[in-house]
Amino acid sequence: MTIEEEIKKNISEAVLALFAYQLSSSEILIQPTRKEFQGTHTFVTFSLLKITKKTPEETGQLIGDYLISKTKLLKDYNVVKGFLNLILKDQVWILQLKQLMANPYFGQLPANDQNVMVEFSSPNTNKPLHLGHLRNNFLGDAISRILKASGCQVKKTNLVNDRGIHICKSMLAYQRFGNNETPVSANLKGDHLAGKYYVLFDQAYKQEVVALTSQGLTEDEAKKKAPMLLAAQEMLLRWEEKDPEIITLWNLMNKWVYDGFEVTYKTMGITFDTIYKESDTYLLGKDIIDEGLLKGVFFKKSDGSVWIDLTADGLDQKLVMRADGTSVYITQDIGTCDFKYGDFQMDQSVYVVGNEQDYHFKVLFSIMKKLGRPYSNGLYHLSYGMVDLPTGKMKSREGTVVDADELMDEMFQTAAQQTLALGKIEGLSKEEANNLYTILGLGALKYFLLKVDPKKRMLFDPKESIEFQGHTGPFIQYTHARIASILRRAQKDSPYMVLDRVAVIHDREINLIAQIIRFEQVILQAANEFSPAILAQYVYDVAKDYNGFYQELSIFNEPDQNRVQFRVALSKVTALVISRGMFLLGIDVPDRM
RNA sequence: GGUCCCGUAGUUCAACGGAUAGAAUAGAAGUUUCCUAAACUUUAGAUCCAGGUUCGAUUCCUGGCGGGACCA
Repeated sequence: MTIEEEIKKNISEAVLALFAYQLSSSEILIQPTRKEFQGTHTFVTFSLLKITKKTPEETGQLIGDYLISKTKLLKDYNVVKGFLNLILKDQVWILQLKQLMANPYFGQLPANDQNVMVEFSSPNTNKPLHLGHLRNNFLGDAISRILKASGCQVKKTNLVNDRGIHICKSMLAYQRFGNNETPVSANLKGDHLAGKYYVLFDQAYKQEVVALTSQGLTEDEAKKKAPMLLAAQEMLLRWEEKDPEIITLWNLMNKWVYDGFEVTYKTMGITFDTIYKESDTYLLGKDIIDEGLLKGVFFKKSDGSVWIDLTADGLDQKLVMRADGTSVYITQDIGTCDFKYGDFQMDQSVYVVGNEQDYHFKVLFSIMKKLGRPYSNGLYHLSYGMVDLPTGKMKSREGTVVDADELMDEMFQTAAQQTLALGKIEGLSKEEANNLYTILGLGALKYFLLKVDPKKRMLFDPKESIEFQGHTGPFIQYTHARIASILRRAQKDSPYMVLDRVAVIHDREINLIAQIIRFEQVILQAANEFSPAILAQYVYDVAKDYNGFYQELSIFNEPDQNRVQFRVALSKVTALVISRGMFLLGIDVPDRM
């Protein structure tokens, strides 16, 4: 039982004894005490007043008195307005720390027999990854780790969008302007090479549109009739007919792109359990259209097109198959749902996709429910906001994107500069130093993107580089390095820890213990709300509390050896919470920096 | 036109319907013969507007204003 549960139990007992009313624990509101007041836990009495028929102050005092005289947890209490602030006995905290020291699995909750599939990244193979993809990848990776820690069985998947008109655009431009260039001859990563031709396509296309409009066509007509576009569309048809020339080119360019992506994923530190390709799944779903018609979930219009009517759910009528029998986007998504379920009988399926597709997923999930799929209640769209630049939205065709490879590279360089400026690489080999820059640069970047509530859009200003001070990844990493240094010294001095001979502890220590024992609760909350940001904020709070403790209380200058032991133990558990917490965000922590 | 999301210090972000709205940065002032100053301490500074529900609203509801996205 956690401290909080014990407190609730005691309060419920007090209310029963004092007011003859049975409170369930969910009715008891406990919140962390604000730091300007004494205590660690605060019971909010307002909701009880109808039962107690007393003022908030009296209610708080009665319960406080009861807890002191009849239960074992409390040392003291104070009441401010309707808030009952609880001050627990020092021994309670010491016992908590002992229990944490004895638990090697702290931060990994017991298995809960839930299978969860997390689909994220899902890049297009016509251009390299950019900052928006980084948010997607870091979110997907972090939520996978968090779900795993919460006890789920997790499968990470990546559905690569390797076919379609956009790839044909790159291919066509390469055919026209490529001169058999290769990543080797161009000295360019394959994904960047494909991206280069995507941009070239767009430039040529725009010139054609201008030329056509000057010949008297409207802009809309010109956009539809530009020869480049028509050629790309024709190429897509030839691809669908498996024309060998087109398939060969497609294989060649996709190979380049996959090789490029592999490098980027490796730099990011991200892996997948299964990679699906849209070229294998884009025809799925048509048979389910028939099933839906039979079940009366879909209906056919007079022109032969198939629709679903979702107006009763506050949505619209939605096309699920065209009159000519060809698929729309949602057709293949319906099919892919079943396809994935065949692979991994998931109870939950999380799609990490930007919020511009909110409506699409509402429709998709609603359809799967109406089709009666067993997994349909576990479908979840982890929707996240765009990463905006000060100038507005990023647009790859207009070259206003922040490239993922370049940005990560800049982060490593900044990390190196800062570290060197602080003179912190004494005694490190070149390899160790480079490794450190990678850890710090990635830590800063990942933390920057993960600390913000996923569903909110966020701003990135390329002119102001991502910070290494304050509420940042490196701040937390630094705290870990400090503790590691303490532990190295403690190891030399006295490797055995005895906690029992400490009777009184400091407020800083109590705050820190109260903070670190929340870890598993926070993991659960982050998992339930699909929000790595909750965990990111928490790990920061832990680091901040540790730094306060570290500043105010000396560890090795403390004359009482029992207290030294106690503080070393507290440091050790804090380091564990920080490193595991950061691990769940996909961020490494160094032992020195 | 219809639907959805968002509006908090100069700036970037927090806040299960609860206390005097927290951090971080940028600003001002301090801390190093002492375990790593990428740290710590002090200081000043904000809920878009108008109603409503509530003992209590940044949070929930209605209507504006502003920003973004989606659907043909």
